[in-house]
Amino acid sequence: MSNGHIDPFQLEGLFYSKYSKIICMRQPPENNKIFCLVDCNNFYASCERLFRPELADKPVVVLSNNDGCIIARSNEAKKLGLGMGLPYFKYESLIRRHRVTVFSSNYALYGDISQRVMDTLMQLEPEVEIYSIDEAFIALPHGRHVDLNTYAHSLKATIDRYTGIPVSIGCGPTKTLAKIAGRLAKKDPGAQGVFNIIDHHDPDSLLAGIDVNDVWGIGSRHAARLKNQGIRTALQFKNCDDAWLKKTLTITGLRTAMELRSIPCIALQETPPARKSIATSRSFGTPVESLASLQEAVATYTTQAAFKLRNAKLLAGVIHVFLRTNSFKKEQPQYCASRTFTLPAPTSHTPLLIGAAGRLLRAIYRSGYLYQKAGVLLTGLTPAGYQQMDLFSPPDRRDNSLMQAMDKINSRWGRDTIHSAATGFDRSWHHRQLRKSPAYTTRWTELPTVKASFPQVSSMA
DNA sequence: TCTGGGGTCCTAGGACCC
DNA sequence: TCTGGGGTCCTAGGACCC
Repeated sequence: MSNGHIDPFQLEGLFYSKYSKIICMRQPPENNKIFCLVDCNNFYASCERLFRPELADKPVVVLSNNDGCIIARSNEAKKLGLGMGLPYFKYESLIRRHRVTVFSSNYALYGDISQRVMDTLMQLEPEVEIYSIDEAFIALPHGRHVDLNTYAHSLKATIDRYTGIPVSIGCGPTKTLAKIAGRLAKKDPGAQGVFNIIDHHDPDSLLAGIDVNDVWGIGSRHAARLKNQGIRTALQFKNCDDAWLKKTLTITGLRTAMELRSIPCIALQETPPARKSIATSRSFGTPVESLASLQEAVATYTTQAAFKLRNAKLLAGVIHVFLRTNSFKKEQPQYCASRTFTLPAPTSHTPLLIGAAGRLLRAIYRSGYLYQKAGVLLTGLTPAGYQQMDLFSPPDRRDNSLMQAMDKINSRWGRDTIHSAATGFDRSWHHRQLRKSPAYTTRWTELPTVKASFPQVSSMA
């Protein structure tokens, strides 16, 4: 092989036996598909604008939980230099000066709008992978659309018409190249939201213009290591030696390089794999010192995690609890700890889980610290229908009727209508959410009101 | 005053088994 | 002098994603 590259089709067997991992898809090239990435533009900001049309060309930002960081920006806000993940409080004056509209995150709204976008896509295309709340991959057989660009533009227009959400579409021979095409669709003003890297006359020249950090799968740590070695662009990364890549960035890094060489290694996942963990954690609105407050918070997070568990029809076999002080406050004493407990039998019973979480918390709690965050992680998940019984203890006769009744009440009358006393009533630790928009599409009481006035009609037939 | 949350995968190393 | 080989499972840590 030239350049020290490993031919994936030739050596796949070797990799398979040596590492027990498949590094590329075993597909004859003629069966290869075209991958398209459909990516909602500035998704959270676009969702907020749907119901505030007067903000269409104004700067908008959306904040993370606890109103901590900026996690979505409209193009106008990006131009002001408001970067992704920046702490809000440091930019408050800039935001006020430029009259940027600020929203706390409203996940009920974004989740519902996302569902509409994905439903639209799935009505139009048979092979869809919902990759995240604002992105989906679709796979198209070669030759299905004579003019891929025209097709992608019409797809974009349809999603816009059905949902009001603007999207960008990138097409490539692999998912990684489709991601790069999607990036070019956004950055290149001539692209008008669609970029097809397959028919480009010189794809390498495009890769030469892409920072290695902007390649899907290369994060800041790996990028720094690569740049230390003089590898700065996607093209240089693509041409790296395979053995070195595998050693330095593990099998995932090698896969990414293969994908840049148009060799598909990452398959379309139409059915999402079973979940392996369910977590709920939050930063506190103000630092928390007392065990009592922490117990309320942890009981509340456990309640939410258990609800997610039942919704997914799963049981948890293991529960983890963690807490930590604010690592940004270097001058304060720091402490962080976590502990795990394997439950006697998998369960989704909230009181049982709250009890276990409370014991774990008491075991790791140390007084004299200002805690900033705590959380609960449920793992060892199994389907609710297949519970493994304990040989030595009698079967758990607790039925699910209590949990079912609570879930029913809370879904009918709103979350938290009925809850365990352990979650408390005061909740001084509760996180901030000062600028949240209404749940326009998911709560009857928060439906938007439309006022229309009709011009006087003088004569009607 | 104020810095998110929820996931996944890979690897190395230790414990343990026969 | 000299102490196996092959395997699984679990965990922690590090990296990535949106």
